[in-house]
Amino acid sequence: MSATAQPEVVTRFAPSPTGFLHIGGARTALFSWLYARHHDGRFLLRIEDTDKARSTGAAIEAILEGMRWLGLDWDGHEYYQSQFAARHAEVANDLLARGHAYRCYMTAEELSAGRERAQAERRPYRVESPWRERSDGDADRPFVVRLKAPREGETAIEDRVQGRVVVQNGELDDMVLLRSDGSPTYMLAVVVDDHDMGVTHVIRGDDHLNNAFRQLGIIRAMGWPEPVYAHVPLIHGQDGAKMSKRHGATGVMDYHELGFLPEALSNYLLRLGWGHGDEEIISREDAVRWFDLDHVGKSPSRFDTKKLENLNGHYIREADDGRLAGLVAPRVAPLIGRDLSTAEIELLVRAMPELKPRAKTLNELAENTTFLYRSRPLDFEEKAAQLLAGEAPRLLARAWAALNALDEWSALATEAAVRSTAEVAGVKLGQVAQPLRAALTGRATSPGIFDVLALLGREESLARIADRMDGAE
RNA sequence: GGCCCCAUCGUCUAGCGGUCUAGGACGUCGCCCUUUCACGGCGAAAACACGGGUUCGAUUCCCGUUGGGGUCACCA
Repeated sequence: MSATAQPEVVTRFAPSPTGFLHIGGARTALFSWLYARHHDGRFLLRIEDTDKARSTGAAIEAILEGMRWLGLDWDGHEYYQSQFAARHAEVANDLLARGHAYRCYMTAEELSAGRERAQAERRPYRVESPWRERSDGDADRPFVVRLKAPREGETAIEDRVQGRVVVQNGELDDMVLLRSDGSPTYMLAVVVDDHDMGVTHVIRGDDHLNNAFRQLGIIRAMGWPEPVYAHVPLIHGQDGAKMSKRHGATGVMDYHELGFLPEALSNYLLRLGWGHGDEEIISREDAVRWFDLDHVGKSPSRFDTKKLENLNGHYIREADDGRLAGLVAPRVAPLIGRDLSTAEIELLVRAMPELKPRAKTLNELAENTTFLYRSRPLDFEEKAAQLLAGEAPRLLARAWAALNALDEWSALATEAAVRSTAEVAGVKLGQVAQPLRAALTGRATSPGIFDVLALLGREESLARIADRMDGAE
């Protein structure tokens, strides 16, 4: 270790396993990850499972899956908060012993009565326990351990994102540290774990800013070093309210399901609330190189699916054809009612250069490939059927004849044949090409028609055309 | 409601007292390319919430108003 070494940066992501990895959580995880990587520090993952009733193993798996999908690797093993209960109690008892906490014997009824009274008198509610100054409680009765928070003065936080934030201590109440069953609350657990894990920078959602003041109470009472705080603004839905279920897809894996690439979501999330000049397309490498807390915006930002789609389209175009085929094949299967064979996947790879510029999601891409795998007779969408009416069958017959006479079957060769067919028939290329597209794909839109011809191959192409041409001629 | 936070085009943002007739991106609308749809290229419309200060000078600093958001558990 060199003499000039800065203290190591340690960040963490601490989700509670009560559901999937939320899009907002994913972004704070991304920021924490980026900050640690930028500073050659460590990024830790801690599962906050102190609420045994709501935590599930499935949720833990879902969160880890989301993290892995986004490429947010954590250092070391993941920590489970519930395993540190004894340590949490130890800290609470230490606080108790040193007079920074007290046993509170207030009943649930007393608590709610106080709350209702405050409500009726229209004044802010704050727990005021008579036990704060008493120590003559009956140890046989249930009690909780509360922090004896300072009443005078104020507490300030120098937040790396929000700036200096000050709260009057009188606003803070004596929060519960240990529940009546002896289990630790979140407030106690986070602080103890962050300290024990050596976390130097607490980067989390803005909704925790108020908690930070309470947590500082514990930190100071214990005489521990205060972490650097960075409370990043929340992500809002289109209506400007905190993103939630009713905004539709809010889970990271929902976006996987919808056909988004992880690098697209990641790039999008990075740009939401953070910017680096005019840069829009940012690689992971550049993100690590450029990321800093100073440029994190202070206001919440709205989630814009259109921009995400645009980014996704970009990354799809950039993606390797083989990789895309691997991702798309499973999405094609349900559309055609069977799995793709090895040969068909190879065809998908070959078709990819023509297919990928035309899709914004993998699902759209899958949808656009089905013409390659459908069996005759094709079914035709409305617009395609229209293209096959009128003169089309007659023109198709002429095109068929020209194509059938070809020695070589390539995009170049078929193009020459179709062009001359149109010329000889005295019509514009489109008048032949459009019916051809409809006959070959069943759709009114598709990749370039000569590429379609080449991809489908001579036999299948001629057969599909024959199905729709005027046999009399 | 108390407390806390926020405020540049419809959206994401650049801007960190003069370089701003405010830049980029998405979206929207034109045009070009073109057998369709995309991709790509070119162009257009589009913002400093309002009112006071401070200053020679405010988008940038301060205060207020308005608007928006967050938070007020023996949940995390």
